[in-house]
Amino acid sequence: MVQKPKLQTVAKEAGVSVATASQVMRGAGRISEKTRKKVLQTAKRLNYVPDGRAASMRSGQIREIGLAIHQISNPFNAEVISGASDLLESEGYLLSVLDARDDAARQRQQLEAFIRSSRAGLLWVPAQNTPKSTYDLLKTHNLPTITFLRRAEFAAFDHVGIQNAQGTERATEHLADLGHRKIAFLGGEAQVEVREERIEGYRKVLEERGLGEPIIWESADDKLAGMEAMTELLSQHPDITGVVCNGDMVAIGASIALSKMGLVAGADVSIVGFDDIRDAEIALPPLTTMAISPYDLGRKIARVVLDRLNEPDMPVATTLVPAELVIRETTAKPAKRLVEAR
Amino acid sequence: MVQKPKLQTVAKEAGVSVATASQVMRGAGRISEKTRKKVLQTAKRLNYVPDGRAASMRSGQIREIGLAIHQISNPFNAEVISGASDLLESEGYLLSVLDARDDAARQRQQLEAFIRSSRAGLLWVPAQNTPKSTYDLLKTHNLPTITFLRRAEFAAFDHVGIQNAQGTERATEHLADLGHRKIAFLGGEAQVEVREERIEGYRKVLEERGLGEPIIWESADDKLAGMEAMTELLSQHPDITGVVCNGDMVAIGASIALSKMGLVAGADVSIVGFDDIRDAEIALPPLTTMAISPYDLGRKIARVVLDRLNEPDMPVATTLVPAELVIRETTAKPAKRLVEAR
DNA sequence: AAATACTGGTATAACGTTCTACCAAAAGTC
DNA sequence: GACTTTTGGTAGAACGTTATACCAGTATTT
Repeated sequence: MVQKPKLQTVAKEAGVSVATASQVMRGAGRISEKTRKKVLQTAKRLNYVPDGRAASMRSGQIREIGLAIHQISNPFNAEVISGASDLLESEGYLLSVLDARDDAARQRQQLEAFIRSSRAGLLWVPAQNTPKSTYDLLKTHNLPTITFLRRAEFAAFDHVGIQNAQGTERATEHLADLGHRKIAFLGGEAQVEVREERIEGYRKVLEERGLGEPIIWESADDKLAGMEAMTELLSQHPDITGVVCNGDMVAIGASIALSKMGLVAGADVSIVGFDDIRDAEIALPPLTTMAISPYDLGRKIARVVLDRLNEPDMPVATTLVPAELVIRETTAKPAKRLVEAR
Repeated sequence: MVQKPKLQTVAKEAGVSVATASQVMRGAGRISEKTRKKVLQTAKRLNYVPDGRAASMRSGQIREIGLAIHQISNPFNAEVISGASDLLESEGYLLSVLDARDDAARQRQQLEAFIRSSRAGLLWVPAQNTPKSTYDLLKTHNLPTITFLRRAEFAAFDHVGIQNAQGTERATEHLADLGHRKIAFLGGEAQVEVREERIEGYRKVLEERGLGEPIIWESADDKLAGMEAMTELLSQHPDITGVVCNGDMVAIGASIALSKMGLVAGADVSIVGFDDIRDAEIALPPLTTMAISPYDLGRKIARVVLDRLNEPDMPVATTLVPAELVIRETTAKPAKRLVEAR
């Protein structure tokens, strides 16, 4: 097995200087067509790939962007990654992804590793309870950072988010319009900003339409937790007919919980999700939800970080992408028997 | 905003030479406790993080491993990533992940980018139709590579796989033991090796027990495709009572397809999945499947790559992890009405 | 007291690129 | 034919670390 080829090898083999070879590889400088061909050919023949470390150290140009997110197995997040990675690759950047598990200590470790490995920029969903020192770290190292989904607590970064409050407002209105009078909010964990925003929209409609006190239930962001939470919620508040969920995973969990109790989402209790993950459409019954396109969100954050790299001195900005109501089969007019029972 | 601190800054600030500062940071050499403290403190104060590019160029030590997989949004794959990343981080490595989308051209681009960015090793699920040149690329650059799930076609790499044939053999036996006589195999795309292996186990049992000709149906590896394929399969072969699936996603899709047709998985047609993804347990009805722990698989591949880094000259090896039958509710004795109908 | 060993530290050359400055030869200009 | 300009190329420093070799003191041994 041969040694990994370096520019020197290529240059020697092609009978030119290292400087010339470098210029050919980068398409810079003035080089005759003849030597250009010669260098390019030998490079190809030797399977030469430049060492990005050396290149970026000298040039200051880094072609790699990091993305740190709390959970890549969440299908929504996975789609975001797809979108970001597509756009970045088309611009010649590599996107490398980290799974931070929503653990502040782990996240700190990983971000330090990112800094060590020199990424050009960072796409970041801050973990819950991220301490100020972590933000300072990023600031000190001038790492161009875009937060998304969750906003940075202590520092000013560019941000791409979702119109959360408007989303749940629309979702709650939808239930109210159908005639629901007892509507709960289910899912998410306390203190998380996204959830606060979503609750805000829900609360607003309850107040505007005089639908009584909010009923708010916590749950982790997965189906199993959603099932359990829904079961508890219904046992405590059996008169609920509509549920606005913090996310689709929870909503689908809630829908499964209903099935297990012999009820049907839509017919017996109406459920609205949020996100429109892939499973939403093929769930049984198909889930009514607030759709956001995670793929587009991914492209958006990629766009924003590239802009930031081009214009380091622009003031930081926030972009919010909308969520749209998609009506499927988990929402309908309140069931008569429940209404009459009251 | 200050400039990104380098070792020189730390050294000057602490009143020592760069060499000394470097030794302190690495815990190498002989340094008095006094200066050690001093350097460490100033490093912390300045938020100093070493530049891994420079360090790795000089030392040859890289603390970053790459993982390239065809689809990170697949929950099974996501769990694999979790496992690998946990183990690697505990050993001081960073795992950066790439989503190759099972596209050979894209994969080539990404692997070149990995080489450019200098990873210490590569955990890799080769895309379908990966050309020989891509394998050559990896060989030329001496990138220690572990394939998993799918085996390399043209080159000898360490490999971690699953006992696929034994798995489907067990699954098919389970159905046969329950009394099923017309069993189909559903899912996966032609030519994929994993699928071939799984079909092998299925075939074996059919032959051994004289259950007639195999019925094999293709499908992409997601729920939606699984639904469609199952619908077709049943319309062509209405007398099937048992289905062995290439994966859980397809199996769940198949189960949903049955529901849409007014049938129930288990009661009407028995279905066995493969993988035991998270959704398998909470599917309706809960899915009988061949369980493999993707998290453990992830730890395994991480272990193997670390071993390879420590012992570059060991002969390449293959490790196969077992799959175990988990009986839930999608398998039962064949429904009488179907049996009688025949 | 001379020889030896140890302690704590430093100077400097790498690593593989890119970039700036420079140069020799050919071509164009008057 | 003396000058400028253009063309095609090269030398060598720089990027931020680490590793090697070395050195000046001090402590220990004989």
